[in-house]
Amino acid sequence: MEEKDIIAALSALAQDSRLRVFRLLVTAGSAGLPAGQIAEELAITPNTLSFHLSHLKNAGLVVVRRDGRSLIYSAEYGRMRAVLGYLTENCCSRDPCCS
Amino acid sequence: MEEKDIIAALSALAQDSRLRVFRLLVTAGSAGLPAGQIAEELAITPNTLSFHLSHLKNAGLVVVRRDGRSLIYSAEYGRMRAVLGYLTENCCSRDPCCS
DNA sequence: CGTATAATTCTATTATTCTCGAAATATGGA
DNA sequence: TCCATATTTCGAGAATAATAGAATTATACG
Repeated sequence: MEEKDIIAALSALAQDSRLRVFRLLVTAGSAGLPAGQIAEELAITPNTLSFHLSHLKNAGLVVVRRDGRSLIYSAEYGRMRAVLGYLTENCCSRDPCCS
Repeated sequence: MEEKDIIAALSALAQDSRLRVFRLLVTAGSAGLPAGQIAEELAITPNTLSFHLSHLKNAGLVVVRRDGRSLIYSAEYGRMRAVLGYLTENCCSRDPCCS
């Protein structure tokens, strides 16, 4: 995982709406949620949500599959773990810390 | 740690110069580094660096102390750990993951 | 095929962030 | 006190991000 991927993931999560979307998807588990339901639960207009989802998708933090007319988004836990791994390794000291 | 603090920390780190500054400070340990030396090592103009350092400071990720004419910045590991803790707890599934 | 539903892409507007030159503040030493 | 050093704050310009209305694509079903 390169630094630019880390920055992409961090900026994807460093925004109120997107962090809430991601947290919601985390609670939804691997079943995921259709875009419309995310929009409704979080009171975000569909086009704005779509903008945020594409950010999360580009950062590799969510994946999407189609089910009929719905697009189901779900959290990509592996990616998130990789980001946390990077931060733990590179941003958390060789002093007495973080283990 | 509240969500707005997490967002502050994430956006502080979600920027190339600031991530490099923070990583440099992490390697410097508790001794820290004076602003001028950070600017020199990373080839960032002093005023721009100051802008970035204040971001990191507002996010609680670095602290500063004065030593003569120099201001010594150092990484706040505890804060970083708290951020990682939050992300692990809230953004990392109750599925088989992240442990 | 025609219509309805689900979501995205397009376009424009506003807001925020980044960068850097210039000016200001704080400290130390002659 | 006067000057040099270290760093920050101010002010302005350029770049990037967020929001939402309108138009478009994709699927389902009568």
